[in-house]
Amino acid sequence: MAAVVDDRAVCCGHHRVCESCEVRDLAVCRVLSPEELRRFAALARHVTLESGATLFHEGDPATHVYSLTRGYLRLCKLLADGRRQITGFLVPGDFIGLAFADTYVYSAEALGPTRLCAFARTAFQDWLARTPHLEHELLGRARGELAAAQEQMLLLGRKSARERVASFLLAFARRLGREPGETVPLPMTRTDIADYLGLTIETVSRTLSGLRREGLIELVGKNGYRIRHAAALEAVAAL
Amino acid sequence: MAAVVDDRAVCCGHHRVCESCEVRDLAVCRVLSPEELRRFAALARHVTLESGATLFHEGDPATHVYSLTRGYLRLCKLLADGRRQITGFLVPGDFIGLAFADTYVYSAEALGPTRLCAFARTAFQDWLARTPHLEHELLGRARGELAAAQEQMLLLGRKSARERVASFLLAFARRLGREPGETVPLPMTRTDIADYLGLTIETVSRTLSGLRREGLIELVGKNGYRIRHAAALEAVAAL
DNA sequence: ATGCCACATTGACCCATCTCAAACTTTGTC
DNA sequence: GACAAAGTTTGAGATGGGTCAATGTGGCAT
Repeated sequence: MAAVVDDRAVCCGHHRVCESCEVRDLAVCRVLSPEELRRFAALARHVTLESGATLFHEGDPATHVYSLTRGYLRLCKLLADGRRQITGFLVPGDFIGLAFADTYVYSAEALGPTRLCAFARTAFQDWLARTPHLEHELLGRARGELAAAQEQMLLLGRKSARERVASFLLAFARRLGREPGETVPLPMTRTDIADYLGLTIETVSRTLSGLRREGLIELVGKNGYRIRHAAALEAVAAL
Repeated sequence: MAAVVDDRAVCCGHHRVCESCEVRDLAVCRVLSPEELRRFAALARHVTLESGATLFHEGDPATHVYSLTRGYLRLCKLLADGRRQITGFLVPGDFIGLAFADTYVYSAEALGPTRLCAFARTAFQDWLARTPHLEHELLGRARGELAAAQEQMLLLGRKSARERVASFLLAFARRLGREPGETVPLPMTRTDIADYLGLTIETVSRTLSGLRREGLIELVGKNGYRIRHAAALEAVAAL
């Protein structure tokens, strides 16, 4: 369950090279020049997480920020009695560190085998101070995350279970860049979906079954789905 | 109900001077040097809103960003059938424009007589590109808003009505810098509180009455309250 | 192949909150 | 200072989604 800190990420090194990175055009580093990228990579450590492993815990001192290169993460907040709210799922290319300053405001857990680049927070902030276009990129991402957070508040505060599930299926497919009709992977469990949508696992299951029975979606195993009728699903989602 | 665009904000002018601004140490402009402030102020227009007036509508092209200098705003998102979610209340010193790019992602409405400084979004972004420490300030604010949004997701997704109301009373008092025991103004209606907490007006009213009956809070008219027993209220809030 | 285990589905019942309704209070207006 | 309008409180009954419980199922280790 532990995080494995890998070797240093070296550009032009023998092991892993930023130029051939899987998320080269998605991650924050996309705004760096080749020369900047080389120096930036010297700060990075590769981290590997096995399925279910915790990257960091809510409340712990925030020592690092991360860039997700492969796999999926869930961000969780807990109440004292164990109730859990998942505030977001991260996909490759996402940056982890926009929302917290001194301490992590959520826990981050791997939904499957996962790889990240880790940066010491202090070193990263020094870099930020000297690299305005990187800061600009982060502000743009923060903008997007804030807008998404507002949308999620609308969902959690005012939508019915059916609307929540439909909204989630549409948003997650779009997030992964899947066209309507393509199969969308569902790397999280029903429990994760429930804790993200403010529902119970039973309600999520019943609602998915209902949407399937009506022919709006198709369930591909337990870990995938296909949107059969996007327009109808959007109508259900009350967008 | 319309917004009144006032005269140009001139530093060293006859009308309103940034140096004597009520939110001099709270607003984003606090990071500007006196010389920068003078040039920055030349971009600003003062805007006055009467109670209930709409500053801008969700979905409209985002032409301006704002700094709130006096009064309170609510940020609203609407569903097609009229259901409303308030995603936040703004207090003096807050910046409006972190979450949106080309179009406003929520409507902004005045809770009472309100004053703002308005900046054309394009001009503001030009300034941002040339003023890294201003961008840094905005990123810091975005960080705080993101953390607050995550907290609100936990509230909306997992807390009971009682926990939501208690959390709100504590958070709003802290937001205004009020010590426990001081009277906190409540510039929004019960309907606003309900739409912020994902509840109905009746449930908010009943819950407030309950907390008052138990001696945890005191209601000061309809537009104010006092926290009588902060520790107990925190226990109720399930923080 | 088999059995196990975690996860998912389905059903029956219950309750926190919503809905509907009526009375009350405050604020502003003439 | 009386009325109207808007907002708030309180009560009684309805319900969407939660809780509890039982059954189904796919993946993996042996």
